[in-house]
Amino acid sequence: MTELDSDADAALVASWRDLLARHAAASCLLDRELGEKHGLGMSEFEVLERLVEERNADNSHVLRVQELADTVHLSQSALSRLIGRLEKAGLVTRAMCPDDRRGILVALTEEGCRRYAEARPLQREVLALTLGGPLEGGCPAQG
Amino acid sequence: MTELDSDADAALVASWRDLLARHAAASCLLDRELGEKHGLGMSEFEVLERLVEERNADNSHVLRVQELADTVHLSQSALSRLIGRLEKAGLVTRAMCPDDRRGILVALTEEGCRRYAEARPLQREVLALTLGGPLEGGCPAQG
DNA sequence: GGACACTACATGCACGTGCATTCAATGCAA
DNA sequence: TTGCATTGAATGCACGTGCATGTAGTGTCC
Repeated sequence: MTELDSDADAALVASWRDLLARHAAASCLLDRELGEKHGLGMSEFEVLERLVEERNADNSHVLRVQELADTVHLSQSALSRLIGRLEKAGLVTRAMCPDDRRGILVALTEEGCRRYAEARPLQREVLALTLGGPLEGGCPAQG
Repeated sequence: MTELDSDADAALVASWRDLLARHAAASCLLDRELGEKHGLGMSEFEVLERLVEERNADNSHVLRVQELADTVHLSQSALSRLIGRLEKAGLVTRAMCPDDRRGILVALTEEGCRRYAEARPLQREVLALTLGGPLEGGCPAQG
Protein backbone atom coordinates (compact mmCIF):
# COMPACT_ATOMS: atom_id res chain seq x y z
CA MET A 1 0.00 0.00 0.00
CA THR A 2 1.48 3.33 -1.02
CA GLU A 3 1.58 6.47 1.04
CA LEU A 4 -1.22 7.96 -1.02
CA ASP A 5 -3.35 4.88 -0.61
CA SER A 6 -3.16 5.00 3.17
CA ASP A 7 -3.89 8.71 3.11
CA ALA A 8 -6.99 8.16 1.02
CA ASP A 9 -7.90 5.29 3.28
CA ALA A 10 -7.65 7.43 6.39
CA ALA A 11 -9.72 10.19 4.82
CA LEU A 12 -12.36 7.69 3.82
CA VAL A 13 -12.57 6.24 7.30
CA ALA A 14 -12.71 9.70 8.83
CA SER A 15 -15.63 10.72 6.65
CA TRP A 16 -17.34 7.41 7.37
CA ARG A 17 -17.08 7.96 11.10
CA ASP A 18 -18.35 11.48 10.74
CA LEU A 19 -21.29 10.14 8.76
CA LEU A 20 -22.00 7.51 11.41
CA ALA A 21 -21.84 10.04 14.21
CA ARG A 22 -24.14 12.53 12.53
CA HIS A 23 -26.61 9.87 11.49
CA ALA A 24 -26.73 8.40 14.97
CA ALA A 25 -27.19 11.77 16.63
CA ALA A 26 -29.85 12.96 14.22
CA SER A 27 -31.87 9.77 13.86
CA CYS A 28 -31.83 9.01 17.56
CA LEU A 29 -32.92 12.48 18.58
CA LEU A 30 -35.51 12.59 15.82
CA ASP A 31 -37.01 9.28 16.87
CA ARG A 32 -37.11 10.33 20.49
CA GLU A 33 -38.50 13.82 19.98
CA LEU A 34 -40.97 13.03 17.22
CA GLY A 35 -42.09 9.93 19.06
CA GLU A 36 -42.59 11.69 22.37
CA LYS A 37 -44.27 14.82 21.09
CA HIS A 38 -46.05 13.69 17.94
CA GLY A 39 -46.31 9.92 18.03
CA LEU A 40 -44.22 9.56 14.89
CA GLY A 41 -40.99 7.76 14.10
CA MET A 42 -38.31 9.22 11.90
CA SER A 43 -39.29 7.09 8.92
CA GLU A 44 -43.00 7.71 9.45
CA PHE A 45 -42.27 11.41 9.19
CA GLU A 46 -40.24 10.90 6.02
CA VAL A 47 -43.07 9.00 4.38
CA LEU A 48 -45.59 11.69 5.31
CA GLU A 49 -43.24 14.30 3.91
CA ARG A 50 -42.98 12.52 0.57
CA LEU A 51 -46.75 12.41 0.39
CA VAL A 52 -47.10 16.08 1.27
CA GLU A 53 -44.63 16.96 -1.48
CA GLU A 54 -46.71 14.98 -3.97
CA ARG A 55 -49.45 17.56 -4.40
CA ASN A 56 -51.72 16.68 -7.28
CA ALA A 57 -53.91 19.02 -9.31
CA ASP A 58 -56.92 18.25 -7.11
CA ASN A 59 -54.86 18.80 -3.97
CA SER A 60 -54.80 15.11 -3.15
CA HIS A 61 -51.54 13.50 -2.03
CA VAL A 62 -51.25 10.04 -3.49
CA LEU A 63 -48.28 7.79 -4.18
CA ARG A 64 -47.86 4.16 -5.05
CA VAL A 65 -46.05 2.04 -2.49
CA GLN A 66 -43.29 1.35 -4.97
CA GLU A 67 -42.75 5.06 -5.56
CA LEU A 68 -42.39 5.57 -1.84
CA ALA A 69 -39.91 2.73 -1.67
CA ASP A 70 -37.62 4.57 -4.09
CA THR A 71 -37.17 7.53 -1.77
CA VAL A 72 -37.40 5.97 1.68
CA HIS A 73 -34.49 3.73 2.56
CA LEU A 74 -36.45 0.79 3.88
CA SER A 75 -36.99 -2.74 2.68
CA GLN A 76 -40.27 -3.42 0.92
CA SER A 77 -41.57 -5.34 3.91
CA ALA A 78 -40.66 -2.64 6.40
CA LEU A 79 -42.36 -0.03 4.25
CA SER A 80 -45.47 -2.18 3.99
CA ARG A 81 -45.73 -2.42 7.75
CA LEU A 82 -44.93 1.25 8.23
CA ILE A 83 -47.83 2.14 5.95
CA GLY A 84 -49.94 -0.25 7.98
CA ARG A 85 -49.10 1.69 11.12
CA LEU A 86 -49.85 5.03 9.47
CA GLU A 87 -53.14 3.64 8.22
CA LYS A 88 -54.11 2.37 11.64
CA ALA A 89 -53.34 5.80 13.03
CA GLY A 90 -55.59 7.36 10.41
CA LEU A 91 -52.81 9.36 8.76
CA VAL A 92 -53.03 7.65 5.38
CA THR A 93 -55.47 5.40 3.54
CA ARG A 94 -54.73 2.46 1.28
CA ALA A 95 -56.60 1.95 -1.97
CA MET A 96 -56.22 -0.40 -4.90
CA CYS A 97 -54.58 1.03 -7.97
CA PRO A 98 -57.13 1.00 -10.82
CA ASP A 99 -54.48 0.71 -13.56
CA ASP A 100 -52.67 -2.21 -11.99
CA ARG A 101 -54.66 -4.04 -9.37
CA ARG A 102 -51.50 -5.41 -7.79
CA GLY A 103 -50.45 -1.89 -6.83
CA ILE A 104 -51.55 -0.01 -3.73
CA LEU A 105 -52.19 3.71 -3.68
CA VAL A 106 -51.30 5.45 -0.43
CA ALA A 107 -53.18 8.69 0.17
CA LEU A 108 -52.54 11.30 2.83
CA THR A 109 -55.55 12.12 5.00
CA GLU A 110 -56.48 15.49 6.49
CA GLU A 111 -55.30 14.22 9.83
CA GLY A 112 -52.04 13.05 8.29
CA CYS A 113 -51.48 16.45 6.76
CA ARG A 114 -52.15 18.08 10.11
CA ARG A 115 -49.81 15.80 12.04
CA TYR A 116 -47.06 16.41 9.52
CA ALA A 117 -47.49 20.18 9.79
CA GLU A 118 -47.40 19.95 13.56
CA ALA A 119 -44.25 17.82 13.61
CA ARG A 120 -42.32 19.63 10.91
CA PRO A 121 -40.91 22.54 12.96
CA LEU A 122 -39.53 20.16 15.56
CA GLN A 123 -37.97 17.98 12.89
CA ARG A 124 -36.27 20.98 11.29
CA GLU A 125 -35.07 22.10 14.67
CA VAL A 126 -33.47 18.73 15.37
CA LEU A 127 -31.84 18.69 11.94
CA ALA A 128 -30.39 22.15 12.49
CA LEU A 129 -29.13 21.08 15.88
CA THR A 130 -27.48 17.84 14.78
CA LEU A 131 -26.36 18.68 11.25
CA GLY A 132 -25.57 22.34 11.66
CA GLY A 133 -22.80 22.30 14.25
CA PRO A 134 -19.57 20.27 14.13
CA LEU A 135 -21.07 17.25 15.92
CA GLU A 136 -21.18 16.94 19.65
CA GLY A 137 -21.64 13.39 20.84
CA GLY A 138 -24.67 11.34 20.06
CA CYS A 139 -27.67 9.76 21.55
CA PRO A 140 -27.73 5.99 22.15
CA ALA A 141 -26.19 6.10 25.60
CA GLN A 142 -29.03 5.73 28.11
CA GLY A 143 -26.60 6.69 30.90
CA MET B 1 -40.90 32.38 7.61
CA THR B 2 -38.59 34.57 5.54
CA GLU B 3 -37.07 33.75 2.19
CA LEU B 4 -33.73 33.09 3.83
CA ASP B 5 -35.28 30.79 6.38
CA SER B 6 -36.89 28.61 3.76
CA ASP B 7 -33.65 28.52 1.80
CA ALA B 8 -31.75 27.38 4.85
CA ASP B 9 -34.51 24.90 5.56
CA ALA B 10 -34.29 23.42 2.08
CA ALA B 11 -30.52 23.14 2.28
CA LEU B 12 -30.80 21.42 5.63
CA VAL B 13 -33.32 18.91 4.33
CA ALA B 14 -31.23 18.27 1.25
CA SER B 15 -28.14 17.49 3.29
CA TRP B 16 -30.23 15.32 5.62
CA ARG B 17 -31.52 13.26 2.72
CA ASP B 18 -28.05 12.93 1.32
CA LEU B 19 -26.86 11.73 4.71
CA LEU B 20 -29.70 9.21 4.92
CA ALA B 21 -29.01 7.89 1.45
CA ARG B 22 -25.29 7.47 1.98
CA HIS B 23 -25.75 5.89 5.38
CA ALA B 24 -28.34 3.45 4.07
CA ALA B 25 -26.22 2.47 1.08
CA ALA B 26 -23.03 2.05 3.06
CA SER B 27 -24.41 0.32 6.14
CA CYS B 28 -26.60 -2.04 4.18
CA LEU B 29 -23.85 -3.09 1.82
CA LEU B 30 -21.37 -3.37 4.68
CA ASP B 31 -23.67 -5.59 6.69
CA ARG B 32 -24.38 -7.78 3.71
CA GLU B 33 -20.81 -8.13 2.46
CA LEU B 34 -19.08 -8.40 5.82
CA GLY B 35 -21.76 -10.80 7.01
CA GLU B 36 -21.58 -13.03 3.97
CA LYS B 37 -17.82 -13.16 3.58
CA HIS B 38 -16.51 -12.72 7.11
CA GLY B 39 -19.34 -13.41 9.52
CA LEU B 40 -19.25 -9.89 10.90
CA GLY B 41 -21.81 -7.12 11.14
CA MET B 42 -20.99 -3.50 10.52
CA SER B 43 -20.89 -2.66 14.23
CA GLU B 44 -18.90 -5.78 15.09
CA PHE B 45 -16.27 -4.60 12.64
CA GLU B 46 -16.25 -1.12 14.15
CA VAL B 47 -15.69 -2.53 17.62
CA LEU B 48 -12.84 -4.74 16.42
CA GLU B 49 -11.31 -1.74 14.70
CA ARG B 50 -11.37 0.33 17.90
CA LEU B 51 -9.63 -2.50 19.69
CA VAL B 52 -7.00 -2.86 16.98
CA GLU B 53 -6.28 0.86 17.16
CA GLU B 54 -5.77 0.54 20.92
CA ARG B 55 -2.32 -0.99 20.78
CA ASN B 56 -0.70 -1.06 24.18
CA ALA B 57 3.02 -1.22 24.98
CA ASP B 58 2.88 -5.01 25.32
CA ASN B 59 0.97 -5.31 22.03
CA SER B 60 -2.27 -6.20 23.77
CA HIS B 61 -5.50 -4.60 22.65
CA VAL B 62 -7.70 -3.88 25.64
CA LEU B 63 -10.51 -1.41 26.24
CA ARG B 64 -13.15 -0.96 28.88
CA VAL B 65 -16.72 -1.40 27.74
CA GLN B 66 -17.46 2.20 28.57
CA GLU B 67 -14.57 3.41 26.43
CA LEU B 68 -15.97 1.45 23.52
CA ALA B 69 -19.39 2.93 24.13
CA ASP B 70 -18.01 6.40 23.59
CA THR B 71 -16.94 5.69 20.03
CA VAL B 72 -19.51 3.17 18.84
CA HIS B 73 -22.97 4.61 18.40
CA LEU B 74 -24.91 1.93 20.23
CA SER B 75 -26.84 1.83 23.45
CA GLN B 76 -25.08 0.33 26.41
CA SER B 77 -27.24 -2.77 26.24
CA ALA B 78 -26.66 -3.31 22.54
CA LEU B 79 -22.93 -2.98 23.03
CA SER B 80 -23.03 -5.47 25.89
CA ARG B 81 -24.71 -8.04 23.68
CA LEU B 82 -22.45 -7.29 20.74
CA ILE B 83 -19.44 -8.00 22.93
CA GLY B 84 -21.19 -11.21 23.98
CA ARG B 85 -21.43 -12.28 20.35
CA LEU B 86 -17.79 -11.42 19.69
CA GLU B 87 -16.80 -13.35 22.79
CA LYS B 88 -18.80 -16.41 21.75
CA ALA B 89 -17.12 -16.24 18.36
CA GLY B 90 -13.72 -16.17 20.07
CA LEU B 91 -12.76 -12.76 18.71
CA VAL B 92 -12.52 -11.04 22.09
CA THR B 93 -12.34 -12.05 25.73
CA ARG B 94 -13.97 -10.45 28.74
CA ALA B 95 -12.10 -9.94 31.99
CA MET B 96 -12.84 -8.09 35.18
CA CYS B 97 -11.15 -4.75 35.60
CA PRO B 98 -8.76 -4.99 38.59
CA ASP B 99 -9.02 -1.28 39.46
CA ASP B 100 -12.79 -1.19 39.44
CA ARG B 101 -14.45 -4.55 39.74
CA ARG B 102 -17.63 -3.21 38.17
CA GLY B 103 -15.79 -2.60 34.92
CA ILE B 104 -15.19 -5.14 32.17
CA LEU B 105 -12.04 -5.24 30.09
CA VAL B 106 -12.50 -6.36 26.52
CA ALA B 107 -9.40 -7.80 24.92
CA LEU B 108 -8.84 -8.64 21.26
CA THR B 109 -7.74 -12.23 20.63
CA GLU B 110 -5.36 -13.47 17.95
CA GLU B 111 -8.33 -14.78 16.05
CA GLY B 112 -10.08 -11.43 16.38
CA CYS B 113 -7.05 -9.64 15.03
CA ARG B 114 -6.91 -12.04 12.10
CA ARG B 115 -10.60 -11.69 11.26
CA TYR B 116 -10.31 -7.93 11.36
CA ALA B 117 -7.33 -7.98 9.03
CA GLU B 118 -9.18 -10.27 6.63
CA ALA B 119 -12.30 -8.12 6.59
CA ARG B 120 -10.66 -4.74 6.41
CA PRO B 121 -9.93 -4.56 2.66
CA LEU B 122 -13.53 -5.39 1.84
CA GLN B 123 -14.80 -2.80 4.27
CA ARG B 124 -12.59 -0.13 2.73
CA GLU B 125 -13.74 -1.17 -0.71
CA VAL B 126 -17.38 -0.76 0.25
CA LEU B 127 -16.69 2.62 1.82
CA ALA B 128 -14.93 3.82 -1.31
CA LEU B 129 -17.81 2.57 -3.40
CA THR B 130 -20.60 4.13 -1.38
CA LEU B 131 -18.96 7.29 -0.07
CA GLY B 132 -16.69 8.09 -2.96
CA GLY B 133 -19.12 8.63 -5.81
CA PRO B 134 -22.15 10.95 -5.85
CA LEU B 135 -24.55 8.32 -4.51
CA GLU B 136 -26.36 5.86 -6.70
CA GLY B 137 -29.40 4.34 -5.04
CA GLY B 138 -29.17 2.18 -1.99
CA CYS B 139 -29.67 -1.25 -0.69
CA PRO B 140 -32.81 -2.10 1.28
CA ALA B 141 -34.92 -3.05 -1.69
CA GLN B 142 -34.87 -6.85 -1.91
CA GLY B 143 -36.53 -6.60 -5.33
C1' DG C 1 -19.55 0.79 60.50
C1' DG C 2 -24.29 1.52 58.20
C1' DA C 3 -27.32 3.80 55.00
C1' DC C 4 -27.68 5.74 50.66
C1' DA C 5 -26.83 7.58 46.04
C1' DC C 6 -24.31 6.44 42.02
C1' DT C 7 -21.78 3.84 38.44
C1' DA C 8 -20.78 -0.25 35.26
C1' DC C 9 -22.55 -3.83 33.09
C1' DA C 10 -26.16 -7.58 32.17
C1' DT C 11 -30.90 -9.05 31.17
C1' DG C 12 -36.31 -9.23 30.32
C1' DC C 13 -39.16 -7.45 27.14
C1' DA C 14 -41.43 -5.12 23.24
C1' DC C 15 -40.75 -3.54 18.79
C1' DG C 16 -39.02 -2.49 14.10
C1' DT C 17 -36.25 -4.51 10.51
C1' DG C 18 -34.71 -7.61 6.72
C1' DC C 19 -35.00 -12.10 4.46
C1' DA C 20 -37.60 -15.68 2.61
C1' DT C 21 -41.93 -16.90 1.28
C1' DT C 22 -46.68 -16.41 -0.18
C1' DC C 23 -50.57 -14.79 -2.86
C1' DA C 24 -52.76 -12.19 -6.36
C1' DA C 25 -52.42 -9.79 -10.70
C1' DT C 26 -50.05 -8.97 -15.04
C1' DG C 27 -47.61 -9.88 -19.46
C1' DC C 28 -46.02 -12.95 -22.80
C1' DA C 29 -45.65 -17.07 -25.53
C1' DA C 30 -47.44 -21.10 -27.67
C1' DT D 1 -57.28 -19.89 -24.39
C1' DT D 2 -53.72 -22.24 -21.33
C1' DG D 3 -49.24 -22.17 -19.17
C1' DC D 4 -45.48 -19.85 -17.10
C1' DA D 5 -42.29 -16.29 -15.62
C1' DT D 6 -42.55 -11.76 -13.44
C1' DT D 7 -44.13 -8.05 -10.56
C1' DG D 8 -46.48 -5.62 -6.29
C1' DA D 9 -47.39 -6.08 -1.90
C1' DA D 10 -48.33 -8.74 2.58
C1' DT D 11 -46.80 -12.08 6.12
C1' DG D 12 -44.01 -15.76 9.11
C1' DC D 13 -39.94 -15.72 11.27
C1' DA D 14 -35.40 -14.73 13.36
C1' DC D 15 -32.62 -11.22 14.99
C1' DG D 16 -30.64 -6.81 16.69
C1' DT D 17 -31.96 -2.68 19.11
C1' DG D 18 -33.46 0.46 22.86
C1' DC D 19 -35.82 1.10 27.26
C1' DA D 20 -36.57 -0.23 31.78
C1' DT D 21 -34.87 -2.87 35.30
C1' DG D 22 -31.77 -5.87 38.02
C1' DT D 23 -27.34 -6.81 40.27
C1' DA D 24 -22.95 -5.97 41.93
C1' DG D 25 -19.33 -2.75 43.22
C1' DT D 26 -17.85 2.10 44.60
C1' DG D 27 -17.83 6.44 47.15
C1' DT D 28 -19.72 9.59 50.61
C1' DC D 29 -21.87 11.37 54.57
C1' DC D 30 -23.35 10.62 59.18
